[in-house]
Amino acid sequence: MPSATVENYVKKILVLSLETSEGQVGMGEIAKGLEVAAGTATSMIKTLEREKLVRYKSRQGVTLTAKGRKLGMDMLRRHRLVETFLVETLGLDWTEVHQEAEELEHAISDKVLDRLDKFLGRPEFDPHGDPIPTKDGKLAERRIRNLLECQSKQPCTIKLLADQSTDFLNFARRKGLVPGTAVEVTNRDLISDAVELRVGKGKPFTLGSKAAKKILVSS
Amino acid sequence: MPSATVENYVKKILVLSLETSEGQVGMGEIAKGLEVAAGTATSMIKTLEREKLVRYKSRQGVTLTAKGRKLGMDMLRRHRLVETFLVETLGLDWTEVHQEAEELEHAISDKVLDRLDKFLGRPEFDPHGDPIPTKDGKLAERRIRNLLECQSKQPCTIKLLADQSTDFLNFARRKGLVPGTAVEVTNRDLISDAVELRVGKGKPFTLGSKAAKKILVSS
DNA sequence: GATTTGATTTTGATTATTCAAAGTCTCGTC
DNA sequence: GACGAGACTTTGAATAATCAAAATCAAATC
Repeated sequence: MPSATVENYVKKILVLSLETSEGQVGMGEIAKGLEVAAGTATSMIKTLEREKLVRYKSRQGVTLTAKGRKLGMDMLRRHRLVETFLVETLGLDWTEVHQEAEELEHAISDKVLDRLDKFLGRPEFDPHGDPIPTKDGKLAERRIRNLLECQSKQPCTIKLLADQSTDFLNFARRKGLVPGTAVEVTNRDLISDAVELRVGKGKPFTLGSKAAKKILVSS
Repeated sequence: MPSATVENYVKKILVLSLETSEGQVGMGEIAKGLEVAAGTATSMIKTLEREKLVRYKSRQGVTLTAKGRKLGMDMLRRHRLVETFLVETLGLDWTEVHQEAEELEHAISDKVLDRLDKFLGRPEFDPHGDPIPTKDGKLAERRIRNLLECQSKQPCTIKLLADQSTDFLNFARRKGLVPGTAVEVTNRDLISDAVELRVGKGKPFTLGSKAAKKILVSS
């Protein structure tokens, strides 16, 4: 059994590698992402390599092996299912479930996870709008654009917010910009660097491009 | 924050001390209960003592301090609430939830625990019939068992039904198995997975283990 | 080509938990 | 009161994960 620490490293490497094209992740990113000293990450990566979870080129970076990707996807699945449970069933706020899930994901057995999945109705997306990997490690495609890229007059649904800071999340909630909500870009003015949009059937308002870029939607 | 290991030691000491009158627990019991070498228990107990969780007399035994008792009750509460959730909500079998809860109890935050408690309807007993400590560390006195755990020929009284589904309640009422009724287990056959019992002065009949374990009694 | 900078790796130490095996104590028996 | 058995404690060592600080390397700059 991999330790919780190993699971965390692998999950972090997976998430970071999904953000790059080649799938290679630098030591620095890992250390920063997990809030450990640089040397700690280096030595830990070597044990991951011994376990055949990653390939490691000194001073270049790390890529996941098939085994590592499988474990990473499994952890991501756990994490996102637990978050879904915490929000949907226990009614916690979606802005605060990340830390909770961070602990619980390591403690839950496959059996309980599967029951939980069933209980929740096999959800495909978590409360942040991120796709939940399937049991065999496949991550749903997300044809997702940000609000700046949207055609105007096209109805779409908020899928996720690309900034998890409390400030931004609070702002988004105040405006009703939460995952699942239907929105429509009513006007696009690329010169003034802003979009005008309507949330549900409410009154249209204007959003700066910086914020608009962080709000990801699907149509 | 106490580590999961510390929590396990304290919980074990609490449970063992509840079974004795003086509340003092020997080193051997602890080591055996936690499946560690004797020396390990001794050295761990010393760190618990440093944390003021236990009082320790060399070669005599260990008693919990108020602080230790509080922590122990908290862990017992976590454990039993999680077990209740696993059985009631996710439908796991009560014979298999102990191990699951053993992990989860350390990973769950106070906040999530409280939501879970509320979600479950603030239950007083876990699926084994053991009382769930209250938030302020009080343990109900009644020792309640289910019919499967009952000695045969021992008269007892139905205290509560651990399954509130309409189907089960209807079944129970049809059989006269309602709280307050006197029953007696006339025969126990663990191999055939059933118990034979008599309600009041009626004719004995056989009850499957699944139903029997949902009927909680006190003697 | 030499130098500086920043990232990465190595080194040496620390903490928590564990074990096996050797040492010590206590208690009942003679 | 001595003895032996069994319980308990001590000792020395191992593992996993971490840090700080020193050493090393790669790439950009001069």
